Amino acid sequence: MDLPCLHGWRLTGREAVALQRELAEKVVLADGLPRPVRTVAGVDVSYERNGDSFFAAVVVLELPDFKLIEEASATGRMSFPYVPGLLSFRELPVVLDAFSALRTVPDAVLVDGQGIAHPRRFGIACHLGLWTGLPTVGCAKSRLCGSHLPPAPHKGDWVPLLLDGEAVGAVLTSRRGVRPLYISPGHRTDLPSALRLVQSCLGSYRLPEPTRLAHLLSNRLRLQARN
DNA sequence: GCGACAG
DNA sequence: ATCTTGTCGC
Repeated sequence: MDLPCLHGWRLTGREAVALQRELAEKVVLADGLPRPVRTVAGVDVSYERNGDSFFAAVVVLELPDFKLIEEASATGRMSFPYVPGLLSFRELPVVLDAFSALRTVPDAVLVDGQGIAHPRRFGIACHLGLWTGLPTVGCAKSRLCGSHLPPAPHKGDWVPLLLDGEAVGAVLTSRRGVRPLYISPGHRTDLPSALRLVQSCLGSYRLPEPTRLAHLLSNRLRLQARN
């Protein structure tokens, strides 16, 4: 994919916040997913322990059998600290590099982090969606903001995630007895379609297959980069 | 002022 | 995110 480059971002936290407020207005929260969704990408980033380098991995799977279509990766250097609410400014540069190495254009992307379940409604899934133009869904392992009741402990059960009285996401039990996942639309998806997509990607693990495999790949890259 | 806080 | 062995439980 041809994508704009984000290296060269030299923003202060305050500038990043202002940029998020601007970009949040460009996010499209209407369902733009094809029916049926055939290919789903998953993306994840792995960090080097001491160092300043990290590894991004993207995998593209075919539904409904999770057949691996393509994988791509990239490595980069940290240029922005981890600040809750500003994750995309840290991870997006290397993530976009991985996407530019991809030949397949997936129908949708599952991102490891929040979508609009974010203080300024602009989590990393929104940012990635805006930059790639692809439908994206945020699929985080823990909560950034918002409140909710505990979902029932059975696979597929969920409760709304409320922020300022608005349902910005869903708290989903992805597998029996595990901590729930925080699902929210990123770009070109709405909550029902985002939730349906994640549910169609659930296998036998807590994480949906696309992000689970991307996590494995980025981890593998980091470990073999040591030797 | 005090907690909360994706990865 | 990452550092870490065994261990308790479905």
